[in-house]
Amino acid sequence: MADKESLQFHMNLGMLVNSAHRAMTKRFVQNAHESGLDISLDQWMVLGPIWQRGDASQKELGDMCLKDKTSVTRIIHTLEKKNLVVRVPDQLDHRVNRVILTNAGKQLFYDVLPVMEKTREEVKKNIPDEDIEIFKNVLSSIIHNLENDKG
Amino acid sequence: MADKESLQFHMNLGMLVNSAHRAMTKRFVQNAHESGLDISLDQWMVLGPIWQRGDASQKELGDMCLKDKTSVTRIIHTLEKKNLVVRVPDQLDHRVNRVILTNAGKQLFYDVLPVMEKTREEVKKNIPDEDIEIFKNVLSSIIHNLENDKG
DNA sequence: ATTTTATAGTTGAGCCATCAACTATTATAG
DNA sequence: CTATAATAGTTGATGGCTCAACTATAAAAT
Repeated sequence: MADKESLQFHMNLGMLVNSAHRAMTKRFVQNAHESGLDISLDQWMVLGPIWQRGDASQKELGDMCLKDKTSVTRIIHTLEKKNLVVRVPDQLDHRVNRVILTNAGKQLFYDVLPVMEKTREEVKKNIPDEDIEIFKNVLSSIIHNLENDKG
Repeated sequence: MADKESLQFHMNLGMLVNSAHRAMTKRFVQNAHESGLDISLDQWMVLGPIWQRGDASQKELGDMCLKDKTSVTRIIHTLEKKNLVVRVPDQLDHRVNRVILTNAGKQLFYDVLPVMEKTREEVKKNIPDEDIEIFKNVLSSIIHNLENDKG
């Protein structure tokens, strides 16, 4: 009864978010691949802030990408294996690594920009801007509602 | 310029979906854990349709949960290891497995229902119903926009 | 100055997603 | 009836997320 309804609801909301998330990720990677670029969405999400800042600590990257430090460690590791990024120990605080883009990393960043743009348009197609705004607000609210993860 | 804006946008939209999804998943598992229940959100998502139908093939489960068949294979495998589920070969079509709940699986299902309800309320807190509706519509549109995955 | 606490990052284990390649079975085309 | 194609499910590789436990360094407390 109430059980079945709430089941339906949760399947809906959770599944919808889950499914949209996977579809977006998949499409981005596919589009990148069609352009001959080999990069995951998560790798891209990390690359952006490094490019914006010139360099960033892994902690800062985690904050900006809303990612766990363990995830950042491993993504940076992958990016480093691909020679897109280098870790440089911070001179002042020996606990932190500054992560900077290699030339290949910068090049990839610029190559991926149009892929991202294309994906963005595919995602937003036929959705009114006001709805996108509300959509983003709801997402922010959900994140805010669940924010005491660290507690 | 335009680059920076579109970067911002994509970081926003992609990251928001990504982040909300992870937060919801995490909260569900935490709530389950607090109730002494050991189950992941994906395992739960698969359990639901089996319960609803009495039994289901892995193909059907994949369709209902919007999951890849490989994911279903492995989730069922995990559920079977936990003795929550059993695979029974279909008598008519020897390609398919019918998956059914064990008594422990049924029990867990009922135990998890209130956890799901609690999580649902935490997620939706302070978000107007109309916004949730729009939110769900936008998610559906995005999924629809990207639907030619199989193509 | 020494103990305690906080912070940055790493590692291992368990779970899930995607891709590609594979087996076994059923359906369809000729 | 046989060759071909479609379907259900599995497996291995690679990438990412979470938790918990760990190292190393810096900051605060006494």
